[in-house]
Amino acid sequence: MDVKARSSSGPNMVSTEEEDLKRGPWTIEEDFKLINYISIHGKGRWNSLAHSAGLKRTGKSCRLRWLNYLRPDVRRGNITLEEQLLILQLHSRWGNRWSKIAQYLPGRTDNEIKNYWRTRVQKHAKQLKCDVNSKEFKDTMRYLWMPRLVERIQAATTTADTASASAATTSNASIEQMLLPNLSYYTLDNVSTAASSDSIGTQVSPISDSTDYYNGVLANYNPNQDYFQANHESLISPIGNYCNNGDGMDFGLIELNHHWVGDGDGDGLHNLLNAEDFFFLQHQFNFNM
DNA sequence: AATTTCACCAACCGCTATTAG
DNA sequence: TCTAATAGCGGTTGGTGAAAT
Repeated sequence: MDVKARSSSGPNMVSTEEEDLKRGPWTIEEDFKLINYISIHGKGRWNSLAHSAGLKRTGKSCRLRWLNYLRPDVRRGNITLEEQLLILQLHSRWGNRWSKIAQYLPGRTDNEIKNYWRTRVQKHAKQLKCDVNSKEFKDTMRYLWMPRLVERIQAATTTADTASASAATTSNASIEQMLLPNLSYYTLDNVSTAASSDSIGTQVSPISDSTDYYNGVLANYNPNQDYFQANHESLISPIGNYCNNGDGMDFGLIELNHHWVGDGDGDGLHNLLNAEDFFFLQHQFNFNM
């Protein structure tokens, strides 16, 4: 567990009529108390738990610390490509419903996803001088970033294939299980309706929509050809064809077969856009603003 | 080397929904 | 049924380390 050493001196104490409550960063001692108490007694009402565990914290603070950091199934580390894709897709469906999105990313907390969105995705919207909730930005994600993530995921899988056939089999299976229901989002049927739909609020079987996946744009994907050229007729947005002339964004102009711009750690949306793309998008948005 | 800016993320706040009495 | 307590959610803030100047 990555519990950074923190000073336990000089706590921020909040005076109340009943007791002094501590705020701010948790100390190792507090973490240990909370973990220890829950491991023995289990979870209960957080306020009474905080008191019983000897923590001068609100129940609310204890709950948050447990859920976001201490519970054993919390997954830490960089957001993977697959997780990035899921976040983009699910956010396009549900918006800022972080806890709902987090349900589909095991081990990730709503807070972590929210932070990812705000620091990575919103940053790019800002760079493009557009609102993160604007249709232009959403379409950029849907028709440019998401397909590119898929490309990278598949490229990584291909690499894994050559490196280790057996390992790749496992990798493919896990990626497909995670992405199949979500990649179906690219199909035309879903594109037009998914944005406002909340119909999948009930849990969807991870592999229930595999037909959509294989019938969709991704089924036609070939890493050796221009994705958008290959799928011009399929890439019709809810308001028009983005690959034709007109007011829409002509992603068909973008040369796709070039290197990614990024820091090479495979993390962050900036890896998905190269310099030409970025210039192009900025140009588009500046004109459309 | 010192300072400033940026990026990240843990934690808090305010609000709403749910539950218990 | 009503009310208070609690849980949960989404938005925001502040601290910290890294990178840039």
